[in-house]
Amino acid sequence: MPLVREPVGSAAATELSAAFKALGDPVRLRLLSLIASRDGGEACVCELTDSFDLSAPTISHHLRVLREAGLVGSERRGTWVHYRAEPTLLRRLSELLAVPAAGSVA
Amino acid sequence: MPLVREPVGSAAATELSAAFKALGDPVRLRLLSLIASRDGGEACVCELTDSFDLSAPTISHHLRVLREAGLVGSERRGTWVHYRAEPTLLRRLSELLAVPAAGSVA
DNA sequence: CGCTAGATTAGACGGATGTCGAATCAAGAC
DNA sequence: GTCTTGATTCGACATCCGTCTAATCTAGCG
Repeated sequence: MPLVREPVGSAAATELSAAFKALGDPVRLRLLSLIASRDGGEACVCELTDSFDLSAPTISHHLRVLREAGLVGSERRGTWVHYRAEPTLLRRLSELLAVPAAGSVA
Repeated sequence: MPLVREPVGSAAATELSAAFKALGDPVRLRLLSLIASRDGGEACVCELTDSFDLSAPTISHHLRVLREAGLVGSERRGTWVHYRAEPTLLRRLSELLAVPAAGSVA
């Protein structure tokens, strides 16, 4: 499973690189962290916008990219929309990049 | 350190997202995996080119992106250039994406 | 030296990306 | 219904990105 164990196949690379691509923007990385680090792993969009010097449409665009990459999910509750992190994909990416300790056995 | 523990700062996000951006292409992800999964963690460029249906300059371009992101290093030995993975940055990214188990204590 | 093989650089091209303002949609208050 | 607030969608713009061919550089061989 880790990248260092065996070569990532073409299909898997396409799928996984899409997730990394979504993480490849400082605003999106901070957005994901803001969402994931909150108690309950959820955040309202209104709480996220204030952390950036960007327009609301731009934040909305970045959240959509994160959602389409499968890194977050969203749910509307009344007036506000809440985003939550998806731990499954995060763990998968984390394992992919993991580097076994120098002397670790197979 | 993990993304879910506390919000990633602006400066750290800029630095880390640059690495994820480099991983955000299927060719580069496979290249890194091909390099890292080889015995000794090294690979010659000539061995990498054959795995793709791309021109040599394109492979060279992707290797440069990986190098400038700090994910690989390169060294010329005679006629051939060898690339090796950088485990330190890989581990840092892996830890960043790690999601503690549900019942884990702080 | 010239020649060949491996690798990078330079320049060009089409397509994707990040940002914005304006318009639109959704839900509630009055 | 109208108005207000939160959030998204639309359309535009400048910039960046992946790919190619052609040219260049590096190292060895004769």
